[in-house]
Amino acid sequence: MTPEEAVAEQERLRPLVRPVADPDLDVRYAAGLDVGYAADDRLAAAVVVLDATTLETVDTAVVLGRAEFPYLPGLFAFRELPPLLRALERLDVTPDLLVCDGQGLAHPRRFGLACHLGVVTGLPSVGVAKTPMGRFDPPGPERGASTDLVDGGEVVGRALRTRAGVKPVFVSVGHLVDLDRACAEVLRLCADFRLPETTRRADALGRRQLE
DNA sequence: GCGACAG
DNA sequence: ATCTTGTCGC
Repeated sequence: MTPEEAVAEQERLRPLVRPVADPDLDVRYAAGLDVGYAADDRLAAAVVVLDATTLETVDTAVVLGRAEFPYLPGLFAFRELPPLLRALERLDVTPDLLVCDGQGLAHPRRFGLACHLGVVTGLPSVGVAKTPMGRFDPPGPERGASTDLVDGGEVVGRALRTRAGVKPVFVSVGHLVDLDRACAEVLRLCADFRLPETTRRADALGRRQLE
């Protein structure tokens, strides 16, 4: 697939994104997804499903593979989505929410990894990125404080302080949730660290597989 | 035209 | 992404 074809694919799928609250959404199980890379082209796609209340790990899956698409800003999903989908297929517990390592609507074409994963799986999803795709004013220093993440004149997400006095994370909607709910769920998944437990455990799992 | 550009 | 992870202090 060429970068041009990848962009066309994003434009084709973008109308399917539903950035709205599902009134019946009950997040009992939240999945963290992450891909780790070795020095060569090997990668490990990891998914960890947590009980969203107790933060206990209830299921995990890892897939080893090779990078088939280069990292290109705006086309990140075409590198990580294929192995992540393979890992998701190996789960026994179906998650109620996918917590992705990257952007959702906070993307040049409003179709980041979290949107893409949500649409192709049909599952609610949110993006939690470590760096912003847009502008923001620093949120207050207390845990839970947030400000708008703005790009191209629109609010595409939120800078969310998950730990007092620590750099915020950047939350944007993926699919089948609204921004308020997305932030509330992310905050709930952040226990003692800046990043949600979902992401941290998936990252650790993928990294171990590459040793 | 130039710089910036998730992981 | 990867380089050890996260925290504390100037």
